[in-house]
Amino acid sequence: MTADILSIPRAALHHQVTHRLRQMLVENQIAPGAKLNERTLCEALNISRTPLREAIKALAAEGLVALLPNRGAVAVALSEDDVRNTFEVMAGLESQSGMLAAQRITDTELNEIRALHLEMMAAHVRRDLSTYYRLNAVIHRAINAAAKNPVLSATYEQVNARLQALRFRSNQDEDKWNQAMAEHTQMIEALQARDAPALRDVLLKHLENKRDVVIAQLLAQQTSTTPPTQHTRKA
Amino acid sequence: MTADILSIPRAALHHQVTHRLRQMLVENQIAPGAKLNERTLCEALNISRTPLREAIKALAAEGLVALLPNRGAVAVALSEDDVRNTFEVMAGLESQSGMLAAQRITDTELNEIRALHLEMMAAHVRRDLSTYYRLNAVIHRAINAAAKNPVLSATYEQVNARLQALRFRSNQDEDKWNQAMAEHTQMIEALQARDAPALRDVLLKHLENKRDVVIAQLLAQQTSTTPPTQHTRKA
DNA sequence: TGACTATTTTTTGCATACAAAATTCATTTA
DNA sequence: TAAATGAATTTTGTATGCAAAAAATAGTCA
Repeated sequence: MTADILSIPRAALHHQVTHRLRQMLVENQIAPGAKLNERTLCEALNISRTPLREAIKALAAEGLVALLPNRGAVAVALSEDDVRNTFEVMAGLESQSGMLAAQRITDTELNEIRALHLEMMAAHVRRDLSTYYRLNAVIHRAINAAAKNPVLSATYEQVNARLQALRFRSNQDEDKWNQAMAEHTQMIEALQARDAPALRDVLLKHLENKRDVVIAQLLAQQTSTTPPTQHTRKA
Repeated sequence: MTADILSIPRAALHHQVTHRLRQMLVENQIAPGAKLNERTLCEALNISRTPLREAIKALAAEGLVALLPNRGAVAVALSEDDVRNTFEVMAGLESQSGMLAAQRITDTELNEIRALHLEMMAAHVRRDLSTYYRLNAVIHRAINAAAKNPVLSATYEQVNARLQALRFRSNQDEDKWNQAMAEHTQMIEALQARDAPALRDVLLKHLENKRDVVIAQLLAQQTSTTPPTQHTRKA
């Protein structure tokens, strides 16, 4: 038998395209509400329409794009109610994830999270928002991983992705930021104590604050973009 | 302006196919692990490969099929761990849904659920398993709807669909069935009292029992299908 | 016989072709 | 001017074609 692990079979085109488009959507390179023109995207990604359309169907199932009959796809634009509803789903997933993580986290995992937490504190002190955001995401993903449930993690990521496009990288309100840091410290404490209800509660509180920030930014974005009076659109 | 709401534009082919395939998967007409042959399905559904492949990609994003590189798609076959993990996700969604439903249910909605509950009791007394299952699903969907969160309902349905294929229509264990009925009665009581934690708790208990039944059936199915020792013994 | 290899056949993945629907745009008309 | 009409164009939805990979089959040789 010859060595056969030397060629890494590059992922299928539709997978690459799905990944790339998802990235463009959550990073807001494709704005909410924007149309996904097949011709344009095909030329930009240098592929044919078949894998592109397959990717779009997958992203529609993930809730990142909406399909309009005979009119293609658009990046989903969440209303305020959509955002509130989505955060309620996140709350259910986050509390479950937190409860399980507190019960199942290993000392090694906890140590790594503590280290990341200290790094994030440094970023906070430096007012290095970019690093802060990155470490914040890494920490939340690490807590999720500690729950040892890949199905839960995947569901969490999928629902969370829909909100990512709304997370504008605007400067945080000083008080809100301090508050978030305090909550993160409480998370570490709850994890160390393996106190599942405590971790759940602080995660939920943290999520509520994040929701309020997202909604405030969403409303600010809307009023600055659309005229005050909204003329009716025909069906 | 001409009247333009007279023609109901029949859903796109790929939507129809997605719906039909999803149905075949959750109803176990396509068995877990079974290969989805494109040619066969195209002939069976009388369509070309393009909408079929788009549907398969959507179902893969929903977690109902798995894509094998250069080898097409198979209906997902959940391991025992997969089932446990999926039920943990369901627990997070169900408790959130229950909490919200208890807070938001209207008298009208509650009355309808009480009526359905009585019908289900009748099916139980008659040992009419088919009607029982149908009403059971309707009731759970109604409780979900009372939470007034379409995003939560959709997420719940999507995760639940992965488990549906495992719900074999075998005769219920008598004690388990009585137990399930008792839990349903408790749900009604909790809903009437608008007691959110109580509803959450009984829903979680109900879900645990369902999980145990599903896992027992999964293991029974596995041992009856595959020999205990894996090596071939044809002499 | 049984394991290995070469060859055919099937199946998948992507590109392209074609038809229908929607959009655009120029033109007409009040 | 503004609305309305109707081609021309674009865009989407589906079918088909083609190449590469996988699977099945046949053949070879120990």
